[in-house]
Amino acid sequence: MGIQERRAREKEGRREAILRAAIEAYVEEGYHATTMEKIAERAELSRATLYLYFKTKDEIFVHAITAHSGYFGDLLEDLSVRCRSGAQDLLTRLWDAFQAFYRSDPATFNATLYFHQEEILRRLPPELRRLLDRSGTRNYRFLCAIMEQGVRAGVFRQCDPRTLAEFVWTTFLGIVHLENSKRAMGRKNHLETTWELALEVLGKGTAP
Amino acid sequence: MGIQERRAREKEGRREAILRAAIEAYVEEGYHATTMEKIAERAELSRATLYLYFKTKDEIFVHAITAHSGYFGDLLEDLSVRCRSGAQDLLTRLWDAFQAFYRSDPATFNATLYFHQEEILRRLPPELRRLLDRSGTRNYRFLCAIMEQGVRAGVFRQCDPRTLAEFVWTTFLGIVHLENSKRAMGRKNHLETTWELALEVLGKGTAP
Amino acid sequence: MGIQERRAREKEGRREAILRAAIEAYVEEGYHATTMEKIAERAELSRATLYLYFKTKDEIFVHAITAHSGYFGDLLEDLSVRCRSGAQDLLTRLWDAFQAFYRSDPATFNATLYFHQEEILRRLPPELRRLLDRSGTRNYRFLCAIMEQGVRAGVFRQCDPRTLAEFVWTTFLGIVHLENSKRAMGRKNHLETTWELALEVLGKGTAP
Amino acid sequence: MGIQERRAREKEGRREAILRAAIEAYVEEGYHATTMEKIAERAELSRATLYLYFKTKDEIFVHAITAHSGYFGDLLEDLSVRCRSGAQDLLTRLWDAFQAFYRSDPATFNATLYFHQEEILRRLPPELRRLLDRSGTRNYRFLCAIMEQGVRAGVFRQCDPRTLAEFVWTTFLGIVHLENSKRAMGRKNHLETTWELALEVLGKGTAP
DNA sequence: AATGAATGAGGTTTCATTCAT
DNA sequence: TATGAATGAAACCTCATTCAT
Repeated sequence: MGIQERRAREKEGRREAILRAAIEAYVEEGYHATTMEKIAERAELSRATLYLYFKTKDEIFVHAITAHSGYFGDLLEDLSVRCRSGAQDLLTRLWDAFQAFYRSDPATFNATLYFHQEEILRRLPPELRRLLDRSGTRNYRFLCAIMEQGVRAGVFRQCDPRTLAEFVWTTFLGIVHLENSKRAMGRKNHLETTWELALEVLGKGTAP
Repeated sequence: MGIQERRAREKEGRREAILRAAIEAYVEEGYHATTMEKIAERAELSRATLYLYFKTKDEIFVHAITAHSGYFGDLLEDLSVRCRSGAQDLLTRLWDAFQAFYRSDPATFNATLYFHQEEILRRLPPELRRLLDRSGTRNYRFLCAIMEQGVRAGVFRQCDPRTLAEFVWTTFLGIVHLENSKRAMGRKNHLETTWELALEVLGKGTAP
Repeated sequence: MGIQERRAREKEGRREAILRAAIEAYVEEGYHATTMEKIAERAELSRATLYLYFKTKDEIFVHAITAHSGYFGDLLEDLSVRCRSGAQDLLTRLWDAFQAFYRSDPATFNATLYFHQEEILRRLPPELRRLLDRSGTRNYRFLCAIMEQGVRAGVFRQCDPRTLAEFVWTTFLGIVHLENSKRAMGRKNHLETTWELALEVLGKGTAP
Repeated sequence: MGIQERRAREKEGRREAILRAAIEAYVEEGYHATTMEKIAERAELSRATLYLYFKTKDEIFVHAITAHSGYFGDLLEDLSVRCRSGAQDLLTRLWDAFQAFYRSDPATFNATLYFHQEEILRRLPPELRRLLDRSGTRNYRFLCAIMEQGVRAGVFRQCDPRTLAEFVWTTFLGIVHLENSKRAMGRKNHLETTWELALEVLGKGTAP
C-alpha cells in the first residue's frame, strides 16, 4: 500500500534527521557536550522518541559514521575498479578520494576520527564496535586492492600493499588531526597546503 | 635545613605519583572513565588531597602531558643543536626521536593525542589550553629549526620547512592513531612496520 | 483535551509540593542543612526530579518566598485601595496585614527574613536577586501608597511617607527577628505582646 | 617572669588578631564564604594554628561577637548608672548608645545579627549558644533597668519595661536589617534618616 | 508512534578539622 | 608552639535512559 510506504519513508526520513541532528550538534559542541536533549531539539523530536530509532546515544553516532564511511567506501570501490584499467596518477586519484571524503562532510569525518580512538572504541558495546569495524574493513579492503594494483602496475615501489595502504591513509588522518588541533588552539591552519606537500612527498617516496 | 628539603622532596614525589597514577588510570580506562577517586586510590591518597596538588582533573592531565612533552622538546633541542654540525641521516635521527618519545611513555603519548583533539581543547580553561600550546609551540620551534637546517644543508628538498615539519610529525601521529585504533578493535597492529615504511617513503620523498 | 489539563494540573501540584517540602525542611533544619535530598524525600520525588522544576536549590526558595510575598502584596494592595475611602485606624489595619502575612505562613516569613540578609543576597545569582527585589518592590510601593494616603488624610504626622513605610515595616521585622532568636535560645518569647505594644507606641508616635 | 608575661601577651595578641581577621573576612564575604583558610591568611597564621586558639570556626565568631557585645553592655551599664540621677532625654541617650554600638564596629554588629538567627543558633553547640545567651542577657538586663528607670521617672508611659526594652531594641535591629538588605540589593539605603524618624516616633509614642 | 515526566548513577569540588613533625 | 599535609563528609548538579500515557 501507498500508506505503508509513506510511513516507511517518513520513518526513514526521521532517522536521517536524527543522524543529521547529532552531527550538527557534534560540530558545535563535541561528542561529550552533545546531549540527547540537544539532538532531540535539533531533530524536532522529543528525547524519548530518539530511543524509538536508536538504542543509545552511541548508536546514533556509530550509524552516522558508518553511513558516511559507506560513501567513502563507494569512492574507493570506484577507484579500485577504475584503476584496473590504468594506474597512472593512482596516488593523486586516491588522495583526491580522501579529500572528497573529508570535504563531503568534515563534521562526520571528525566524528569518525573521534570514535576511532582507543578510549572511545573500548567502551563501545561490542556490537557497535563491530559495526564500525565492518565499515572500516570494507574501506580497508578496497584500499589494499588499490595499492596492490599500484604495486603490481609498477606505480608504487615493491612493498607490502597493506602496509602501504595504511601508511598513506594514516598520513591523511594525521594531517587532519593536527590541523584540527591547531584550529582549536586558535592558530592558523594549513590543511590544504600540507595536503599538497604530502601528496608530492608521498608521490616521490612511494615511486619504485 | 634538611627537614625542609625532605618535605619538598616528598611533596614533589607525591605530585609525580599523582601524575603517574592519572596516566595509569588513563591507560586502563581512558580519560572519561578516569575519576578523581580512581586516581586517588592509585596514588594512595584521598580524593581531597589531589586538590591540594592540582586544581582540577584536567590540570592533572595537562601537567602530565606537558611534562612528557618537555622531554620530547629536550630530544628535539638536542637534535637541533647536533644537526648544525652535520645533517646526514637527519630524517632518520628525527624519526628516532619521535619513536623515543613514543616509547618512553606510550600512555602519556596517547593522552597527549587525546587532549589535542578539538573537542577536548575547546572546553579546556584557557589557562590550561595555553599551557598545552606553549609546550607544543616549543617543540614545534625546534622541529622547524631542524627542518630548516635540513633544507639548507640540502638534505631535504626545497620547501617551506614549517610545512615539512608539520607534515613529518603528522605522519608519525597518524600512524600511532591508526594503530591504536586497530588494537582497540582487536586487530593486529603493525606500529613498527608502518613506521619503517614511513621512514623509507619519507626519506625518499623529502630528498631534494 | 482534559488530558493536557490534568497533566498541567499535576505538574503545578508537584511544583507546589516541592515548594512546600522545601519550606517544611527549612523549618526543621534551616536553610543550609536543607539538602536537595531532604526536599526530594519530603516531596516524594527523586533528587533529579527537583531539577526538572527548578534549576537550583536557591531557585526553589526564592520561588517559595516570592509566592508568599505575592500574597502579602495582595493584602497591601487591598488595603491601599480600601484606605482611599477612609483612613481611620489605618495603622491598625496595616499592622493586621503584617500579622496576617506572618501568621499565614511563619515558616516562609522566616525564610524571607533569612534570604534578605546581605550575605545571602550577595551570592544569589542576579536573576534570582532581581526576582526577590521585584516582589519586594511591589510590596514597598503599596506600602508607600498607603502611608501617603495616611499622611495626606492627616492620620499620620507630616513626614516622608517612604521613610515612614520602611520604619513601620522594619519595626515589625525586628520584632520577629528578636523573638525568633529568643525562641532558638530556649527562652520564652512574647511575639504577640510586643506586637501589641509596638502598635500602641507606633500609633501614638506617628500621629500628627 | 617577664618571659611568661610576654608569652601571655603575645598569645592574647594573636587571639585578637584571629578575631579581627574573622570579622574582616566576614565583612567581605559573609559567614559561609569565610573559610578557616581565609581567616588564617589574614591573621598571618596557618590554618592549623587557629585551632590552638579556638576549637571551631563557630567559636571564633561567637567570641568575636561576645567581645563586641561586651562593649555594648558597658555602654548600657554606663547609661543605666547615669540615668539614676536624671532621666531626661533618656530615649535619645539610649538611641545614641545603640548607634554608638553599631558604629563602633558595623561588621561585628552584622555578624551578631547573623548569629542570632534561629537557623544559626540552632545548630550551634549548646556551649556556644550559652555564651551568646549570657552576653545577650547581660545587655538585656541593663536595658530593662534603664527602661524601668524611665518608666518610674515618668519619662516613658506605664508599661512592662521589659517589653518596652525589647521593642525599642528590635526597632533598631529591624532598621539595620532592612537597610543592609537594601544595600545588598543595590538600592540606596537611608540608615541615618530612618534612625532619626524612628527616634522621633518612639519618643512621642513612648511618652506617658 | 510519540512524549512528558521521572530517576539512578555518578562526578567534581569544597572545607572544617585532625595529625605528625 | 606552629604548621604542612591529609582527609571524610557532603552537596550540588547533569544526563542517558526508562516508563506510563
